[in-house]
Amino acid sequence: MQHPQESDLYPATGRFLLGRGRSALSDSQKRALEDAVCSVENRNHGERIISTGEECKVSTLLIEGFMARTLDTHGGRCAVSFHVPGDFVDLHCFALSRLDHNIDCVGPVKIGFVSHDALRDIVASDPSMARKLWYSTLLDAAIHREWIMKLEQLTTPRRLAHIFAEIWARLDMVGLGRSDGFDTPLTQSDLADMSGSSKIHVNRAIGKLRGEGIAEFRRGRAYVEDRAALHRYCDFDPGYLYGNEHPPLQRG
Amino acid sequence: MQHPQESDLYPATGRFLLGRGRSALSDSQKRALEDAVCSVENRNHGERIISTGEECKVSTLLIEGFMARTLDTHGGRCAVSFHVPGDFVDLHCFALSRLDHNIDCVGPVKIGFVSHDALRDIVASDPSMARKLWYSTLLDAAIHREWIMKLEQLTTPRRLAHIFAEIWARLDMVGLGRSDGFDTPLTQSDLADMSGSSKIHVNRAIGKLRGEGIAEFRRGRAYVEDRAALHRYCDFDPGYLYGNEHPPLQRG
DNA sequence: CGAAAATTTGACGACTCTCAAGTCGAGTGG
DNA sequence: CCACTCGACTTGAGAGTCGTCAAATTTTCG
Repeated sequence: MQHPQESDLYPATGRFLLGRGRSALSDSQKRALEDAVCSVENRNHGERIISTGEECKVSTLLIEGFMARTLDTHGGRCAVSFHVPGDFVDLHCFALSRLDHNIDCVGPVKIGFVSHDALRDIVASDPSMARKLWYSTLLDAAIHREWIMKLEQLTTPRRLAHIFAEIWARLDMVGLGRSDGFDTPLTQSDLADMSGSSKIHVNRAIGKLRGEGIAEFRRGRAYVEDRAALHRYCDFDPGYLYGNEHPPLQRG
Repeated sequence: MQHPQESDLYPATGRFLLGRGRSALSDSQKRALEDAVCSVENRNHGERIISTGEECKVSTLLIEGFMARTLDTHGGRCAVSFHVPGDFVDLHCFALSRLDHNIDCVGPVKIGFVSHDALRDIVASDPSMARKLWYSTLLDAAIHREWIMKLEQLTTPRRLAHIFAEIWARLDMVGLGRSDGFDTPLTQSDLADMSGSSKIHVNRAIGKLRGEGIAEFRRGRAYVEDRAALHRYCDFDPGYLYGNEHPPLQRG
């Protein structure tokens, strides 16, 4: 399930929508998108690609590594989403012009920039491609909604379990998950920013997950013995990710 | 600032994007959208317009009244967004096909349905209108992000203050705010679903807001003496709403 | 090795949940 | 008009979750 042919043919965009209907893109659409990438760059941990309020004329496709969407607050840091390879991270600003948040690197990343002029050409000449791009931004919105649910309903240990389950599922979709977990550069401090808890409480929550055999997290590596148990623990249903294998959504 | 001419000329869609760049729509675009509304209906409190997982061929524009986006959870109810007149509530499903959430009425509402076939025609013939529709769905995403921030960073009293500030600001944009507050059919129980707190805690938090002179909330009516104080109390910056008066976003 | 970052532990207080009980308001039938 | 009823709202008490201050330990990396 590694789709090596996609990454070879489309080195920058081969993971875009992978696991989520990428196969519905025609070869010419894939080619048009790949050709729209005007530069590929490497960035380091902690670098900010776009800042709140900035006008932008290019959008960023995450090729390798991880990024986070953050909001500035007078208090501390605040992460509102997390991104894996294949995500068109700030396609939002194509329609919004300026962003209401920052885009930060988590660990070293490789990113591709796509100019909005090129996107305008694609969208104007291919309404179906416009729908696909629109769709990909709405996936972010769906993930936002699930995060809201998670924050409203779950305690910190279960929030962390949910974060693990989601990242693992999303990495699986683009062929980067392990069979027994996944690898990220996330620290406990990052998890605190993502779960709305203090670093210290996150540390204890991770200990609890380990103690209960739900998940083990050490130095960015997550290990899970019983995936179904992890999902049960945090009421995780991957339907909201709109992956190929989970068409219907129903829970109760 | 009531824009009576818009509501007269476009009874169903006159509030769409009002206060957020509606003036950038041409008369023919406004007319095309208004003509795309194939039926207008009244619904009652608590009715569910769309359920999780349902395939949909029409989208819903909220003309009068209020609606909420909710997720099913095994525990209790969970609201992930709240909508005011002018919102194209489930335009998301035009690009997503099926929704990951429910759309529920809060109080009596008047809604207009727009078929996806009609939307496809509009989008295909007018790329700039496609951008505007896309834009309106991304506003929802921006609001989702702010809710995530709110849930991660604020205590229950401040979350409620933030909810009040947001609803008031959004009602102002479409000409429905009062000078000293706003009116909704929201109950304390609804606020609990929106803030991720228990009904009982919400009740106490409302009491605290009243005691501190931040806001008064009784039977769906909110009264605020000092709007700036309300905003300070919950770190509210309307920039994320992308309203006409707040182009730049910057906080710290 | 030494400095900086990440992780861990303990203690205490604040925030929030749940169970339980009681009050208030609008609408209904007598 | 009044008793009744249902939902919304209010209040009290005890327990669990979580934040903060402080300090110790481990890991990473130059």
